Amino acid sequence: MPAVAQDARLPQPAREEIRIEQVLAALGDPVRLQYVRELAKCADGVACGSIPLPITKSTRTHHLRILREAGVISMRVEGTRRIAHLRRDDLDALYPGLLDGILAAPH
Amino acid sequence: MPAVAQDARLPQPAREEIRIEQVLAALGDPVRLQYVRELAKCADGVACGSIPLPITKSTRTHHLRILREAGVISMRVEGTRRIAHLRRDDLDALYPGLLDGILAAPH
DNA sequence: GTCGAACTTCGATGTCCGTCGTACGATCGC
DNA sequence: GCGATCGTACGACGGACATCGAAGTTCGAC
Repeated sequence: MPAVAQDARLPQPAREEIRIEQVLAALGDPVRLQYVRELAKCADGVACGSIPLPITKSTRTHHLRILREAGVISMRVEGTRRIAHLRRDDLDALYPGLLDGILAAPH
Repeated sequence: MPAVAQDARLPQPAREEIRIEQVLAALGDPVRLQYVRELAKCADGVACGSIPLPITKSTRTHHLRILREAGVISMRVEGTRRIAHLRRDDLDALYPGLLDGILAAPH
């Protein structure tokens, strides 16, 4: 086997498929907003499990799926882990200022 | 009675009380987002009932209340009507770029 | 004063969603 | 192979929410 076997990206909407209502609904949940804030810190992506939040694994899977299907984050499979990555370029292109405005909020 | 009897503003959070999660949750609903888009067109405010949407009056009251309590809009009583007004200055000050980013979305 | 228009309030209903536990699957290291 | 770790899938449950209809209130016009 090659050293790097998988570059598998989990299914996600293309940039032109992203809908603003879905994005806002995804960001409307406190838990998911917290994930986005953490992901915004590390532009290179973060292992999903390494973000400490008081929820179980299945709940985390649920929230990350919603963020991914809304087009807010992308996920890459790396061994047994999933690396999450904020789709800042896509969001900035579609809704310039939206992400920065949200991240400017006092947390 | 004086000619202008009421400047009554319905209760709403002060600028520093506005919470980003509530704002995003309020904007996450398609009906409410549509109201915001309409209100953004007329900076001077709009009579609530003059925005045509396929919902009943009580549902409209519900959505407008959520927008108001989240700090997205303000409402002024004028006779039997309520004039809604997008709180653009407050939102822009708190989350610069957020509103413009949202309104830039294709609708 | 009476009528109609504009909103609100209340109760009811159905649906969606956040949460969890358990079971299952995939991958890595030994 | 074996066990441990990481994540997903599924079913269930409780609370929140969007929606409505009907009744009530407030105001303006006639």
